[in-house]
Amino acid sequence: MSDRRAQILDAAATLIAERGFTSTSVDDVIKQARLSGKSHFYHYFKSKEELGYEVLNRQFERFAERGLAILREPMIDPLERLALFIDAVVALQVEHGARRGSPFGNLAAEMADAHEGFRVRIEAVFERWASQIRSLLWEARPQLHDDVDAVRLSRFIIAALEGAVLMTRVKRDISVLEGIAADLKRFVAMHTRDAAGIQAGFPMAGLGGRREA
Amino acid sequence: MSDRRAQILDAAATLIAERGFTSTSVDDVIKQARLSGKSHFYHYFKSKEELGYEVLNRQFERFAERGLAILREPMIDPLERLALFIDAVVALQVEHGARRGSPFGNLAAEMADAHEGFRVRIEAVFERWASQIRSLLWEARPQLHDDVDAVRLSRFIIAALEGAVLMTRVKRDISVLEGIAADLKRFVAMHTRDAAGIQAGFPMAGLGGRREA
DNA sequence: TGCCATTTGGACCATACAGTCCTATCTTGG
DNA sequence: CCAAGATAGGACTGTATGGTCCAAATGGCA
Repeated sequence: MSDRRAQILDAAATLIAERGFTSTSVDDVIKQARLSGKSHFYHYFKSKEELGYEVLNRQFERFAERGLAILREPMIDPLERLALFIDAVVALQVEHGARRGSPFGNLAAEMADAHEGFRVRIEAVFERWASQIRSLLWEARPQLHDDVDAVRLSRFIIAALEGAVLMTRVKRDISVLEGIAADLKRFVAMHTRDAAGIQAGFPMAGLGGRREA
Repeated sequence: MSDRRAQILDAAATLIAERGFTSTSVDDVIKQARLSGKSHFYHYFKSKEELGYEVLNRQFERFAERGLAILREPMIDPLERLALFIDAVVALQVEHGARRGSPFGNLAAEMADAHEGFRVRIEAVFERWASQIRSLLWEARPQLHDDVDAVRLSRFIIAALEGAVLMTRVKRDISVLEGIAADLKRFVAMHTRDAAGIQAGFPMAGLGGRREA
């Protein structure tokens, strides 16, 4: 990929993270990337939509390298890796002063109902993310209780993190995310064999719960 | 409040839920509400921004009546109420075929960084929501473990629900939300006294966790 | 040298948008 | 019945937007 292309993609990624896709104009991107004009931009991208798709791709690749990679570290215990990954999500938000939030969550909220092309691509992103967690959970299965549902647990983790990042952004307070991250770790720990006997006898105190795991 | 005003607010609420605030034009609202023209609209609202604020207010009032009210039902056990509330959130999404998502979460993702006026109002919404859950948790305190942090737990519940609703919208699959809702109930149950002995000895299996509750 | 991708610069278009202004009718309660 | 608010209809402004088209210059590489 040419330098220019990457430069445009980076500029667009920043702007979209800050303002959203709709509120980022092609002219804004041109300015941010210091291009000479529209023709220069359209030499590299056939439309704003295509730019959006590629930005999303790039964001996911970056996230796969910087975040998801932790989930695959071969020398670390899988559940430990999961904890480190959660810490990494927190660290990423700290980097931007609890602003911007998640590029995937933001785009999802903005485009999911309005633009099918984006919707399916964001769905794919979450699916690849979930799949990484599922693999890890599979690896950790000797430590996990038998009836752990990896599909559900992976979704829960992602949802909790996305929700936490959003609330953190609204409150502009990183400690919101930190608290939820800690609680999320406890929730995962709840699924480990050590606590198995406990779980088995869980009374669901007034929560009307049969266990549907 | 005049009928017309309410009618405009409802029309706008629908459109904003479907497309977001930025992508909803005043003309769209006028059309949806069957007004005669711009002057008619501006007779009731001084700007699009003001309309947005009032829509947010109205959405929260509706949510307070239809959802949050459950948290206050005096004749039902508090933790049972919490479970019913979570069910109500699921039911609300079912109603719209897993589309639209949360009006608060959507607006948050769209506006939090870009528009301080909206940010503080959304923050207030989440705060009022959290405060309702905190009250409930306070009521339930005889059933809860001593070191339950109501502030943190209430935030966790909201974050998990908001994240779940978002993922559900992206996947267009209500079962995502259903699974997370069930898991969330289990997480809450984890904080009850019945399971207290268990919790005390929680080993945090490989999750590097001291308990910071 | 000559080709091709890159870069520059700008004109141009159709559409959309928030918001203003003006005028002329209704409708209704005092 | 009359004033005041509600409704109707439209013209208009200034700005932004995604996208197209064209012409010319620059650069490296075969």
